[in-house]
Amino acid sequence: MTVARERLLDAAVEAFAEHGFTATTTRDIASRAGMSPAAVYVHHATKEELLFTLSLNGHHAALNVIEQAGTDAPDAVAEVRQLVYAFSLWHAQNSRVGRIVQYEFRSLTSEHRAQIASIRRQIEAHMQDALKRGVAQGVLDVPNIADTARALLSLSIDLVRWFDPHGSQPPDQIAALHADLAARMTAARRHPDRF
Amino acid sequence: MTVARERLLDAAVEAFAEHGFTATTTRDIASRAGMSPAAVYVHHATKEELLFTLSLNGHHAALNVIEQAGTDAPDAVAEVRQLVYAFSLWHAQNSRVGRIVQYEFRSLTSEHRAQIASIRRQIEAHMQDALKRGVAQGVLDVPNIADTARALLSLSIDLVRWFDPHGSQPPDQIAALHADLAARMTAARRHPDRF
DNA sequence: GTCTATACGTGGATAGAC
DNA sequence: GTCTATCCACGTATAGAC
Repeated sequence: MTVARERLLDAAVEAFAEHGFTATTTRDIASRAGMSPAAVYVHHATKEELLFTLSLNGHHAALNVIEQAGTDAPDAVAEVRQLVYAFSLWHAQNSRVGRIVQYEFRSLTSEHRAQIASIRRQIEAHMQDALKRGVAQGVLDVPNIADTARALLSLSIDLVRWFDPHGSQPPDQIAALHADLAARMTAARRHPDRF
Repeated sequence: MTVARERLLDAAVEAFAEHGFTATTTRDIASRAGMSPAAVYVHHATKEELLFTLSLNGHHAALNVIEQAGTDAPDAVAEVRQLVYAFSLWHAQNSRVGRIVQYEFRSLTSEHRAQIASIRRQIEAHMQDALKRGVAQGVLDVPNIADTARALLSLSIDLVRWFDPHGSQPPDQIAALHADLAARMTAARRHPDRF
């Protein structure tokens, strides 16, 4: 509720994305938020708890994006396309948070890691379910559901490693390309013959 | 040549892969190599120089792998398949080094970063060239060469984020899947590869 | 080349005034 | 809730003996 608490979270996103969690000092975070080093601890118990808050928010947002996408798709091919489009778009539009979410996982305490891991499993399960539906419908050809789901998510996630938010490439363009590639990777070459 | 120097490099791979560069202490590296903290500095000037050596070796190895692959491919579809197979196989078999290579880039000095970046451009160019040849031959359908090349590399690179070297999944199995997906992503419709 | 000992800076977190 | 001042642990790197 306090404005200061959110200013500190924003400052932490900047700092963690720029230098990484371990290399970021609480003094740097405080300074970016225009506060003294001590003020950090009024609003957040530890530096790790700050990271956990960001990571939890980020994972919830990503899960929400993938759960909302594809609900009005006419068939499973369109659904896969929409899931990958939405997931890639989110990672391109939130590449700083995405980098923290993906790369600072091991800096969390084991309890916090376990909580985050559960959200990750929900994201993977959602993609797997879409593939399974498509295979059952006969419109997708996916020999290996689990690994292919992971490969589709990899495309989006790896965005945060190289995507430049200040660059000229529009997020929706790369999302559209990924959606096309996803459709080609999974679509059956033709619909099964009907007797 | 000295054995100690290589023992320290091996120890650094372990430590950096496990905790990340910043969170790794020189004491930890020395301890894993069975030496005193001071001994590190007999063989390596700084901790960053240790990272640079590992990163340079790793990038050279990855570049070499992709340059050797696909040389005897009968056509561009097979070449793309072989490039992705080899690149994914290497990342699965060297996931610890791969993690350092991919995630500790920003911990390098700007001079060292520039050297590494040049090798990365060569890797990207190699994949792009294969796609261009295939399009020219008419066996590949790739509307966006640069972004598609990056997507193909993403599949392999993102392996290091989740691949478990102690898990049960064989490296060649995930490499084969990635090769299949790469072929489906890029092959022209009228020249289907096996899938 | 390896050790023990240590200098020296830095960083997470706290104390206590306002 | 914010500040200044500070504690204290830790980490990189070096000194100097063997």
